[in-house]
Amino acid sequence: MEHRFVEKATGAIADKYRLSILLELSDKGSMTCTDIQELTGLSQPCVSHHVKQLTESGLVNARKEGRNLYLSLNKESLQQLSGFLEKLG
Amino acid sequence: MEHRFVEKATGAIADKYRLSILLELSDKGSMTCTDIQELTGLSQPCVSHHVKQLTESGLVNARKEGRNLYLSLNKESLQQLSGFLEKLG
DNA sequence: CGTAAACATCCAAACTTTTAAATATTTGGT
DNA sequence: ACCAAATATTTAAAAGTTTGGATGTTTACG
Repeated sequence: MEHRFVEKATGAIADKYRLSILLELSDKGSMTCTDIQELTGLSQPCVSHHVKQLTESGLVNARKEGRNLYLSLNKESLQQLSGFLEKLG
Repeated sequence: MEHRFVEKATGAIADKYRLSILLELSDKGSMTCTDIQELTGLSQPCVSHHVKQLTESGLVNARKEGRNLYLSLNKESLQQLSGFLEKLG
């Protein structure tokens, strides 16, 4: 297990807005940046920034379709992180 | 599950020094702040600060014995966090 | 082509975290 | 009582994060 991945992924989760995005993605399956803007009430550039952190962490997948960016959970990496923590404790 | 706990706990893990402390605790079972100073090469106040974050996150238990502070993993909270992530993905 | 919608990038302000020097506290040994 | 060891606290600097305004890019639609 890459410790850098653990560091990045936990860092990506450790924010109330990003956590709420992850929860919503878990619930809904997929969302666009505009959906996230509505969900969080944050400005568009700020949403863009959080989305970047989430995708760069590897926890979230992004698929561009026309003008929209569809986000979804990367379930494998979430399972990887979960497994790491389970073994840790 | 408390989202504040998830936020705090992931934030506590998201640092290379704190992650290495957690790994070492997982391996060795228990350590003092002096051990951590040797492990990380950080200054004593800095270690004290990181230890505080880890204990306040709930991921690490601290037991004072004489002049020493013995740290150990809080396995239950690690399992809780792991379970949260597993359900998320 | 012109316009608007969706997202990205750049920038700077506000805020938070990380770090260590100095100092304080608590405890154990002599 | 004295001294040293282990940790905590205070303080301040450096570095990093978060935020939104302004602006840029890409794509859809009439």
